[in-house]
Amino acid sequence: MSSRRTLSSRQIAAAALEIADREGIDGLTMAAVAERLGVGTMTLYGYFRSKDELLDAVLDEAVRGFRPASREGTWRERLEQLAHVGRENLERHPAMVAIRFRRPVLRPEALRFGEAALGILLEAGLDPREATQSFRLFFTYVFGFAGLSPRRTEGDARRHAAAAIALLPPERYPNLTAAAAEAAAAMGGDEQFQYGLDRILDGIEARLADRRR
Amino acid sequence: MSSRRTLSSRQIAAAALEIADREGIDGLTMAAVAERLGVGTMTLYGYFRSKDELLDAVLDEAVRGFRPASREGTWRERLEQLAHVGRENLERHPAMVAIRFRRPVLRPEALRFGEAALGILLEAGLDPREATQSFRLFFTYVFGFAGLSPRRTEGDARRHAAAAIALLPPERYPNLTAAAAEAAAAMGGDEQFQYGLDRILDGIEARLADRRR
DNA sequence: ACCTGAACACCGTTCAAGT
DNA sequence: ACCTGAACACCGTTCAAGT
Repeated sequence: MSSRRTLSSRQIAAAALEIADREGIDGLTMAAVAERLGVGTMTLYGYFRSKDELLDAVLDEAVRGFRPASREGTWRERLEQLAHVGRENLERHPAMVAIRFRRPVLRPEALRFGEAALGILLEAGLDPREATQSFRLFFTYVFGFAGLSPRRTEGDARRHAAAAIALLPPERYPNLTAAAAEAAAAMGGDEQFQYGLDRILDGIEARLADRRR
Repeated sequence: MSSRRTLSSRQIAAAALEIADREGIDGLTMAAVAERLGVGTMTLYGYFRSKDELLDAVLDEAVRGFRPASREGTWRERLEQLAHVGRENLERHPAMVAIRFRRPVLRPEALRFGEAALGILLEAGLDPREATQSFRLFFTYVFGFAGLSPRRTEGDARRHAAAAIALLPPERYPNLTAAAAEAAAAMGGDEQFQYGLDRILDGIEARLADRRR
């Protein structure tokens, strides 16, 4: 938990995060972390009761490096900026996404993102109920996009997708085969992220206008 | 591939799907599938070259049971219905979601969902580029929601979340602590799904109105 | 007090041996 | 031709033994 000799929990978590980000969540094994630190595998169990506890520390470590969003501008500008900052953070630490899809994350530091988004939506004029619901939509989009888009390392994911779509029988898949290039392009990237974000923000804005009436 | 004696690829895939849906993706092991079928583990390798190939067959098997969406109504009614049908299908086969978040799915049968959504958006009046972009937003929401909501079996996920939020220091988390109950409620469920879907459909509708002008 | 090898119960998969 | 046990290289983790 606290003062041991050669290592610290933080050091171990940082090493584990680096491995997970680089090799993927499946590459994050206790043996790999130990080897990277030059200690025996079992040494790690002096700092964490289990791998699951280490994963919690990995999340904390990832969140620690998160850039905060600015606090200037309209609710829409701020929420848009928070989305981009959130996505950048997740791209720098893809391990976070993989862990989140395995179980909910309730660590205090990781909840700062939710706290910020919720604050913006409340200030925009939504009641607590709708603000949390809109936050959840926002969160689902940012994390869902990160989890469902090809990773940056998989540069040929689009080519694979385009090829698979091109092989479909056009009579059963007229729309997909006709728009194969567009469909492959829309698998990820800045422009696609922005397009979906714009539609969501438009939808929330329409809701705010509705409520004001 | 084809005619063997006691088993068939379909049978194995069906057994694997059942295990994955019931025990989660981590419970889907070659040994577990073989045991369920009453054969030796290595027998499965006569039908599938690897576990990954079996997972593809599991996806096909899951999609086979999908209910199709109706083809009546406005683009908005049809897209809304497709979202609900998609979500119901994913809830019946949570294994699909887990597999999809590990790798893109390009199996023909699984692409019927995309083909249908794309067709609706094109008929609504979006050009191919925006139709694929809007489809991607739609897809991200439906799959993201399924992947990020607590599974139906985890009935106490909300209580856990509410408890964790209640423990946050209110001075640093004023919004979350004040709306703890709402935030926990918004983690999943029909109403939350509908709320986010409504905002997205509103956003697409606003875009269509914009383009018409 | 801190570290760690041996051992165990699991994984997916190769390979050779069964029928 | 089809099936499968033994074996291998991995997992996380317990436990007892090292310093």
